[in-house]
Amino acid sequence: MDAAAELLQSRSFSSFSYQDLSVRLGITKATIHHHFSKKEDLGVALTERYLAEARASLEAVSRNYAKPWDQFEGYIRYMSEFMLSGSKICPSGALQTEYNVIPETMRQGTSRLVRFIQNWLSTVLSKGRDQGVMEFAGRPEEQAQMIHAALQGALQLARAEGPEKFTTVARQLKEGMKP
Amino acid sequence: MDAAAELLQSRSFSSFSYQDLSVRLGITKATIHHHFSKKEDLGVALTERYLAEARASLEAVSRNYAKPWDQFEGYIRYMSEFMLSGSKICPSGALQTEYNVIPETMRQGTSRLVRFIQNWLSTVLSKGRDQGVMEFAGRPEEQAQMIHAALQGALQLARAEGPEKFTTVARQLKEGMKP
DNA sequence: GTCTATAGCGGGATAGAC
DNA sequence: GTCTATCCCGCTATAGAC
Repeated sequence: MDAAAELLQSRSFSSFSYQDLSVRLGITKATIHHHFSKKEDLGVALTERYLAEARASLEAVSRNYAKPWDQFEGYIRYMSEFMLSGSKICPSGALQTEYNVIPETMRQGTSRLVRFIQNWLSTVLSKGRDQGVMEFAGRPEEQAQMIHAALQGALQLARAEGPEKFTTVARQLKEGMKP
Repeated sequence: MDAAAELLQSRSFSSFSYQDLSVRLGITKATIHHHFSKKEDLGVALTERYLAEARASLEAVSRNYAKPWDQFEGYIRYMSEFMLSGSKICPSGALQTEYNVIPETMRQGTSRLVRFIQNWLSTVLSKGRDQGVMEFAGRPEEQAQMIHAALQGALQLARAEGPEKFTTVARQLKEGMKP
């Protein structure tokens, strides 16, 4: 699963094969089919794993930091870690880009992932605005959508144009919300 | 080229084949190979076409509208048209996501495209701020990067979650720059 | 759980006739 | 410029032994 997640985010779901995995893991394709008989099964397992990881990472942020700004920084760190561990992009971006070529079951997993992240982020923003430390127009859910779209795009941009582009986008978002 | 551009943006470069094209066009694979002997050649031609289109669209916006805000709206329209004509995503996003699996020549075309769009946008933002009608932190180039990343991500989000998500992101970006 | 072997398909690409 | 025919490869997936 580690290897598959890495390949999905650095290449794409349809661009990695059981053969790629078998080489990395030193086992045969048939063995992988024994665990995930169809590639779709592996894909669905990956979306569930991505959701569990996001939940774990972001709920840890909620627990360890009380201030909305620190939690927001935690979210940015969650996203930037994809980039720092090998110019990967975020799972939601990778899967949405392939939306028209993945099976329906994976689409549903993708939606759940995106909705979880945006929900989590929107509660952070809501709290930040209530406390008067963040400023933005519209509803928190809407701002959360914008921010996640921006960082998802920034990870892709960073892959082509260098990691500092991600940092720039993150900074612009933060500066834009300072009261 | 029309058919290929459509497939690249609705599926992805590696997910469409000469066979897909041959069916749509009613010609054989061999005929396509006569015009683009390697798929890479077709890919490079597509990146050049995307750049030419972006240039044409955005320079028309510059000519037809004088106010920075109207030009900014023109850019949003340029992006939204991808979505409205069949839930496509923007070429720069599609190509950056596949960055690790496309040939070097296509990577260069991708970079040129992204840089052109961000340059154009950054002159609009610069003028808007000079005239006191737009407000944002940082340099115009940096804000342009953030905005393009956001709309690129929004097109992908829209494909999975519905076109109104794009509209929401665009509105948040606009509201966030009102003085 | 892991292997060898193989089926069956679709991919990119080429040769050569018209 | 377009075709038929074909090559070779890598892909997903399965059968069956160990």
